[in-house]
Amino acid sequence: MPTLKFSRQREAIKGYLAGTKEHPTADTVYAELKKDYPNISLGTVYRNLNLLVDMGEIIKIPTSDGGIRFDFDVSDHCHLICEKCGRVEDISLDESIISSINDQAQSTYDGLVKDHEIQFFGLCKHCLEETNTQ
Amino acid sequence: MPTLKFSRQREAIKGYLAGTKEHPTADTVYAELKKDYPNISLGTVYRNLNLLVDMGEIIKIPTSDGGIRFDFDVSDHCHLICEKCGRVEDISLDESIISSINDQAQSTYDGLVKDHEIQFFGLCKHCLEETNTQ
DNA sequence: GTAGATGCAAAATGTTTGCATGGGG
DNA sequence: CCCCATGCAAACATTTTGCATCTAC
Repeated sequence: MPTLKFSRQREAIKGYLAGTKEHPTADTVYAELKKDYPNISLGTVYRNLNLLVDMGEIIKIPTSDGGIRFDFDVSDHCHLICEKCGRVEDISLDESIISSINDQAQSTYDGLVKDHEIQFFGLCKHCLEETNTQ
Repeated sequence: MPTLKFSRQREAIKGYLAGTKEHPTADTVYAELKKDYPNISLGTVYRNLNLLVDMGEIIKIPTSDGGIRFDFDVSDHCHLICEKCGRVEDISLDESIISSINDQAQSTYDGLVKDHEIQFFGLCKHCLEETNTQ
C-alpha cells in the first residue's frame, strides 16, 4: 500500500468529524467543508472518508434507508436513529451486556463471530417532546 | 390508501423470499424471478418489495456497504454478515438478552427507545473452513 | 523529480417515477 | 368499466473513477 501523504483536506475532514456529534453523511461533510475550502470536491471527500474508514480512524453507520453516515467516535457504542427526523444519536450500553453478546451469538453459530453492531430505533428527545405536546 | 389488488408478481416475490435463506438484494430477487417471469421489470420488484416492507410482511437489512437486503423472516432475530463473501446469515440470541437490551438503552437515553437491531460481523461457516485449510 | 492528492467531470450504481398499457375486481 | 399493477425508460441520488494538474516529500 502507498505511503500516506499529508493533505490539508483530509485534516479538515477529520477535524470536522471530531468536532461534531451529528454523524453526518458524505454530502453534509462536503457542504460543511465547502465553507472553508470552496474548491474542495465531492470526490475528494469520498476518497478521504473511505481512506479514514480503512485506516480505522472513523466508522461507517449504515442507516435503514440505505444511507451511510460517518462517526469519528470509534469506541464501542451504539446509535439510535430517530424515526421521525432521521437524526443519529449515541447510546451507551452496560459493558457486561456488550461483552457477552458475541459469546452468546457464537454459541449457536457454526461460523466465526468477530464483532457486532447494535442500532436502536425510536424518537430523539426533540421529536419525543414534539409528539407529547401535540 | 388504495386497496391492494392481487398480483401474480407480488405473490412470486413473496414466494421466492419465503423459500430462501439467502437474504437477497432487490437485484437478486429480480434475476431469480426473471427465470419464471421473463417480462418482469426491476421497477415492479422494487415497488413490491417496498410495499411488502410497508405492510410489515418482510424486513429490510441494511448492510455496512450501503446495500439493502430483504428477509421474509420478520421474527426477532439477528444477522451475521460474512466479511469475506458478503453472505448474510441468521443468528438467534437468548430471549433474556434481547428483551432487556431496550430497557438498558432507555435507562441512559432522554428520547424514546422503541426497537433495536443487532448485526454481527465475522466469517460464515464456508469462509471459516477455507481460512483454516489455507 | 516522483508519487500521492486534488478538482473536475464523466461514468457506474442503485433506486424511484411518469406514463401508456394490461389485468384483477 | 374502473382503478391498481405492470413494463419500460427516463430521471434521480449516491458513490466511484479517469485524467490532467498540483503539491508534499
